[in-house]
Amino acid sequence: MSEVKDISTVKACPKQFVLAINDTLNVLSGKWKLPIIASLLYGKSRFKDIQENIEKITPRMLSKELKDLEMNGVVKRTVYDSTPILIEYSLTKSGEAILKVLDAMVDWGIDHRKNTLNPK
Amino acid sequence: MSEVKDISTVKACPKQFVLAINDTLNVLSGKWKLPIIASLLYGKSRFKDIQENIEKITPRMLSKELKDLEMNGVVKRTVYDSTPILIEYSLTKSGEAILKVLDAMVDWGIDHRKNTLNPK
DNA sequence: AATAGCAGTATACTTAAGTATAGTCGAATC
DNA sequence: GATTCGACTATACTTAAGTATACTGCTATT
Repeated sequence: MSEVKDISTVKACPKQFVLAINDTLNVLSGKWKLPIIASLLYGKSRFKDIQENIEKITPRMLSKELKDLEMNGVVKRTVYDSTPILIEYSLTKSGEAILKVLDAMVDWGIDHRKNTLNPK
Repeated sequence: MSEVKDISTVKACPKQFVLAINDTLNVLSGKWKLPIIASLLYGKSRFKDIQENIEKITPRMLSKELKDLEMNGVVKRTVYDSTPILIEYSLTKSGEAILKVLDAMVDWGIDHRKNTLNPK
């Protein structure tokens, strides 16, 4: 029925774009990454805090995902060597910037529900 | 280090936003959904075409994912009952609109690589 | 009549993702 | 000195996602 409007935008899709999208999906997919990021959007916090914030996450999963996000440059782990030592997690600049992507997702998701319930 | 700039934006995060994001992630996650959507962004096409377009996808996976995307209102399956019958897949309006999300992902992914390689 | 193309389905299997439960180690509090 | 807290780790397990290989039913071509 309808053609794609701007086929040129689509064709201009070199490898780096695909890479970029995959990087983004990597940071967002899975059961716990989004809740963790969302929790950190409210500010830096400690392992225990995040764990309490996210119902049902096990420490194993939280630990694994935090490491993963850290390795991906989305989360920063800071050790304050007070006694007892204090460890805090926070989002990096990149981590915070992912809000833009989330906004686009919210927009699409809401529009999509509208379209799907009342399709023209 | 840095606080979240606009905490009010973050706090204004009701259930429907979370739902919307999840809907979006559902449509994009997994190994094959994005390649399939990308393939259909170039225009409607047939099972065989998509299969040839996407290296290594098995018909089982393609079939499963197409059904999934169809159920989610992202892909449309049209049967032309010529002889022999011809079946074509295309993106719905919503399916095409997901380009906006992909754009946001490309932007983030590219910025993120810059930030991660040269962090300030 | 035999072979090939299209649009898949069926069955069995492997790998990846996530869960459950318990334990560690060094302070710190009772 | 025994128990608790914070920040995890270890081991074993289950469930979900993806793969491999073969097959079906229909039409069309040789």
